[in-house]
Amino acid sequence: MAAVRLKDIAKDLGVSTVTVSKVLRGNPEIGEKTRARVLKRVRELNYQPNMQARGLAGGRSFTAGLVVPDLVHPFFGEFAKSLGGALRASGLGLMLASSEEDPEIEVQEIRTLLNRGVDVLLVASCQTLESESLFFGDGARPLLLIDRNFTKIGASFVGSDDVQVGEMGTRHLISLGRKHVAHIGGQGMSPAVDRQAGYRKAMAAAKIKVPANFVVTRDRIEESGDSVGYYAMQELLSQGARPDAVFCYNDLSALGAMKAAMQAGLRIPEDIAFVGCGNLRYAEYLKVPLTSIDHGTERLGVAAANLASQLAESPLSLAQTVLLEPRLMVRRSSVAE
Amino acid sequence: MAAVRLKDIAKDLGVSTVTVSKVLRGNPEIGEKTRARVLKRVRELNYQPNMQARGLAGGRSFTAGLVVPDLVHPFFGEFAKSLGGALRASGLGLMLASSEEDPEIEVQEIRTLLNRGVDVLLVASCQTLESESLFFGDGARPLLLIDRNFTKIGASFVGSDDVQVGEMGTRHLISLGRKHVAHIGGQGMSPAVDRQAGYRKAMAAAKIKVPANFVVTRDRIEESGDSVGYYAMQELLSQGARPDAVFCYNDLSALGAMKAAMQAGLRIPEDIAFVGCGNLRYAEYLKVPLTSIDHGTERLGVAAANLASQLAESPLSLAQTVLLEPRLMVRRSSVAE
DNA sequence: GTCATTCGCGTAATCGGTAACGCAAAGCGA
DNA sequence: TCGCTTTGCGTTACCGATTACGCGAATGAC
Repeated sequence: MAAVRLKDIAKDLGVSTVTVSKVLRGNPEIGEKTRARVLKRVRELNYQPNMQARGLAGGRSFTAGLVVPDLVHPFFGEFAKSLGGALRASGLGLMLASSEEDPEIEVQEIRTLLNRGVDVLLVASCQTLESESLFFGDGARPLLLIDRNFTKIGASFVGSDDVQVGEMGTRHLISLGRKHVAHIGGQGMSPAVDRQAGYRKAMAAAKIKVPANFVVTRDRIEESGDSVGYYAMQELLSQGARPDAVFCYNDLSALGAMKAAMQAGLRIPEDIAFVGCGNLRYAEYLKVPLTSIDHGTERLGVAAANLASQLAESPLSLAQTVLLEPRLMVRRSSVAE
Repeated sequence: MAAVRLKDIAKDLGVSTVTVSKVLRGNPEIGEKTRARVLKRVRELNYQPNMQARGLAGGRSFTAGLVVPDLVHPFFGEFAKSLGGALRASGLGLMLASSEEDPEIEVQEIRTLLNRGVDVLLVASCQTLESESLFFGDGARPLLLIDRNFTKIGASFVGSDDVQVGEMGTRHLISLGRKHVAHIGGQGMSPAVDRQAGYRKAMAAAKIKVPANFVVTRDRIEESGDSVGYYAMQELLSQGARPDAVFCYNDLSALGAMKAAMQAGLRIPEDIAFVGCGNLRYAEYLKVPLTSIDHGTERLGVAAANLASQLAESPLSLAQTVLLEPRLMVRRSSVAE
C-alpha cells in the first residue's frame, strides 16, 4: 500500500504530472474530458498529496504552529482542542509545542516550528513584558499572539478583554456589599497587568481606596500550581487589615488562597468571598464551588483559527486584534446558597 | 531576515552545497579545515535547515503524529505534554490532532498526518474493539497505540496494565472490609474490558460472588462527562441489593456516581466507598477527595516518546509493548480521615 | 619515479509537487 | 484559404535538501 504519487496517476492515464496537478489545483485550462478522467482515477487510487513536497514547491505547508506554556493548564488544553478542530475545517494542520513556561525553550520551539515551515505561528508567550524585544519568529511568517499580548510588537492578537475581566470580577464582589476587596495578582504578562488595572478601575468607580498591602503579587518562578495563591493569602492574612473578599488572578491561585483562608478558620463566603478567572472544569465539584470568570475558551480557539487561516493565506495582511467578552459564573465561593 | 539556506553558506565559502550538507551530517570525508570553516559560518549565520526539504529528500520528517480523542481530558493533556517534551529531546516535532471521539474523524486525521509525512503515528484510538479491521495508517509508517490496545493489529503499545488497575482498585476496597463491591464500567475499549476483568479477578481471589446486576456499563455515546457515572449509580441504587463500595472505570464516572450517591442520602465513605481511575488533578480539592489509581501519565509519555523515536529511526523494528505499573492514591472517598 | 590508493570535494540525479512558459491543434473571422 | 487567437496540454526549471557516484590531487609503497 505504498503511497500513490501524482506521477503514478499521470502514467496511468498517459498524461503529464503537471496536468494532474492542474486538475487537482482547479486550474481551468484543462479540458472537461481529461479533467473527468483524472478525477476518476484520483478517487479510485485514493490519492493523497504529499504535503511536504507541496510545501517545498509552493512555499506553503498548510500547517499552523502553536506554542503554549503548558498543555495541562485547562485553558491551553481547551484552547488547543478548539483551535485544532477549527483549523482542520480550514484545511490547516496543527504542530504543537510546549514551552514549559521557559522563555528559552519557547524561542527554541518557535525556531523549530519555523524550520518545519509552518504558515502561521500562534504563540501564548511566557516572555515577560520587559523582554518585548526578544526573538518572535523571523518576521517572514505572520505571528498571532494568544492570551498574552505584546502591544509593541504590533502582531495580531486573540484574547480576552482582561481589563474588563478584572472589572467584572471586582464589581461582582463590590455589588455583594464587600468593602475590603483585595487582589492576588500574577506577574509579568499582559493579562495579569490588565486584570489588576481592571480591579483598580472597579474599585475607583466604587470610590473605594485600595490599601497598598491589598494587592499581592508573587513571583511565579519559585512556586507552582496553587501554592502561589496559598502563600499570597497567608501574606494578606498576616497583615492587620483583613479583606472580606479577594479577586484572584486565576482559578488555581484562588484554590490556594481558599485553602489558606480555610486553614485560618475563615468561612467562605460568609467571612471572605473569592472570585477566580478561567472557569476551570470541575469548578463545580470543588469543596467550595468557585465563582469564576469564563474566557469563552472555545470561541477564542475558533476566532484564532479563523484569523490564523486568513493570515496563512495572505501573510502580508494587517495585524488584527480580537478581544472576546468574558462572562461571570457565580458559585458558592462568593454567594452562599 | 529571510531564511538562510545551504546554498547561501556554500556560495559564501566558495564550496558546494553538498560539502556543507556533508559537514552538517557528520560525514567524515570532509577535511578538517573545510569542516571548521563551514561550521563557523553556519553558526554565524545561524543556519536552520529546512525540514520540509530534508524530509522530502531523506524520506524522514523528524516529526511524530499524535491523535487523541480529546485533548481536554486530563489524561491526554498530560500525556501530550509529556510526550511533546520527550520527543523534543529526541529531535522530533509533534503534530497533534484530536478525533473528538469520532471514529471517522480519527481516520481522516490519521490520513492527514500521514500525508504530512510523519515518521511515526501515535494513536489513542476511539474505535471500538470490534472495528479492529478498520483503517489504521498505511502500514508504511510504524504505528504506536496509546492507552487503548488492539491486540489483533500487532502494533506497538504503550499503556497501563489495566487488568492490574482493576485488581488494585477492587482489592483496596475489599481490604477495607467491603463485601459488596460493584463496578461501573466503560465500554468498547481495551482499558474498560481489562479493568472489568481485573475487578472480577480480585473478587474471585477474595471468593466473593459478583451478582449480575453489580456490573453496570452504559453507552458512552448518549451521555457525556460525569453523567455516565451518575446514571449508572442511579441504576445500581434502584436495585434491591445495595453495594457498599464501587470501583469506577474512571474518575469522571466516579464523580458522577458520588453525586448520585450523595443525593440518595448516602455518606461517603461510611455507607459507600469509591475508587476511580486516572488520578485527575484537582482530585484533592474535590468535595470528597477521590481515591484513584494513577497511571503515571508522565512516565507513559516518556516511554511512548522513547519507543516512538526508536520506531521513527528503524521503522521495521519489531512491535513492542510497554506496560506501566499503576499506583493507588488513597483519599477520603474510600477511607475516612 | 611510477602506479595504486586514499582523501577531499564537486556533479548529477532524486524526492513529489508547482509555476512559468512553449507550442501544436483547433476555432474563427475575413 | 490564410493568419490570428484560444484552448489544452507538455517541457523545463525550481523549491532545499540528500545520496550515489566521479574525478583530480596528494599520499604512500616499491
